[in-house]
Amino acid sequence: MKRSSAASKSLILAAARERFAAEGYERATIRSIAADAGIDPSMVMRYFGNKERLFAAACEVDLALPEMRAIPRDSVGATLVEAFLSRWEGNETLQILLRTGSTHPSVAERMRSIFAMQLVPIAAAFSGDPAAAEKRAGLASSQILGVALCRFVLEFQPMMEMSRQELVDWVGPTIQRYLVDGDASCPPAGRPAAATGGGGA
Amino acid sequence: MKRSSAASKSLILAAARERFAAEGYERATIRSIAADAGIDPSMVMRYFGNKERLFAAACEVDLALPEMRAIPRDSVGATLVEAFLSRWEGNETLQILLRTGSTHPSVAERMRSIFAMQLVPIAAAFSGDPAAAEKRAGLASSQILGVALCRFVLEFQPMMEMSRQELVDWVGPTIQRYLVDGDASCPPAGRPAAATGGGGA
DNA sequence: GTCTATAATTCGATAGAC
DNA sequence: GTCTATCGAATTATAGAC
Repeated sequence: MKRSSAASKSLILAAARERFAAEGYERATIRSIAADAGIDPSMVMRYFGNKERLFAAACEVDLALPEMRAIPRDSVGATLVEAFLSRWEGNETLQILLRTGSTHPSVAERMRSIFAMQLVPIAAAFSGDPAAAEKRAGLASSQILGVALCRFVLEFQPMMEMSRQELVDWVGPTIQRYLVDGDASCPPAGRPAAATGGGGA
Repeated sequence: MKRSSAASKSLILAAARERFAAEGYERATIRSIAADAGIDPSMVMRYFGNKERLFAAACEVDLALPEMRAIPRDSVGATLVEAFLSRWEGNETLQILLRTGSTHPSVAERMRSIFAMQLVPIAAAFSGDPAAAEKRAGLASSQILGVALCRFVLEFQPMMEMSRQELVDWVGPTIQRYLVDGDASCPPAGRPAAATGGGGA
């Protein structure tokens, strides 16, 4: 059968995204991707040159979040969690990044830049201290990526079963504290957390 | 040169742990591991049978946390963060799990059971509702694993530069809220906490 | 544009000499 | 116990016919 060049490329890309998201870089073979797409493996090479470039093309998706400047200060956390969760579902790209970032240094680099670009400005705008914006963004990233890892990759049952709203309710406040409120604004802040070992009874 | 059987096995295991932790399962080849250990690749097969069994042996480490029954209720979060962080440093096993869990289903399973076994009882003991213990443990796992991912695997600069104490101060309260306090004890979900801004909404 | 055939590597695994 | 040599399978990648 004959297809247009563009149609074949699109089929290959879709299959590649699925395989990379499900199996990571090494286990997703060009042969299996081609088979999924119903196309000869050599076509994959023809269109994308080599596996690395196919992978790059499969990752190349706009991951920008909706404009965040206008959110009320108090709902930054909940809004962000909601935004990220809706991004994750129905978009395999972030799953690819998460599953391959552990072994592919360039993917890790891309992940760093994505989260820095999206969260540092928010932390700088809402929190008092712009000096700690990167630190705050890093902490927020850790919680968001951790949720994604447990829910979509490692498949922790409780994390999979929670509704989106439930997740927003639980981790929204965490992100809120990391990005806008002080680190001493939440629970046990009166007491220096340093007292792990010796603290009062 | 001749070594004792035990010495060779030990050398191989150390090299395997390093490679698996740094490159994941597929990229860490038996050949490279053997080269690191200064031993012939065939010896690896002789001692461990196949790559999968070598991998299993490299992961087989006791990851139990120190006894947690006696911690004061208010320092559960800080104590746990401190305990996990000190576990991560100087112990490649958890890095291996994190880097291979994304592509190795059996590793993901082991990770699930480790975190469930260690955190569910704590959540059940300290939080009011034992029904939500698994959920709470899942949330705590997500934050702890997220920190580990960003700090040790993806190498987010801000997360690498933070001291252990700083991390305890920041994420301790998060774990505390997930595991022992109610979900509405921090800034309540959905509604402003009374602190920061102009009311309502 | 599509496919067949095959080159070129790489890796896990085995057999056997020393 | 250790190493050499090598097999067999899988994979990326290329060349060329239709």
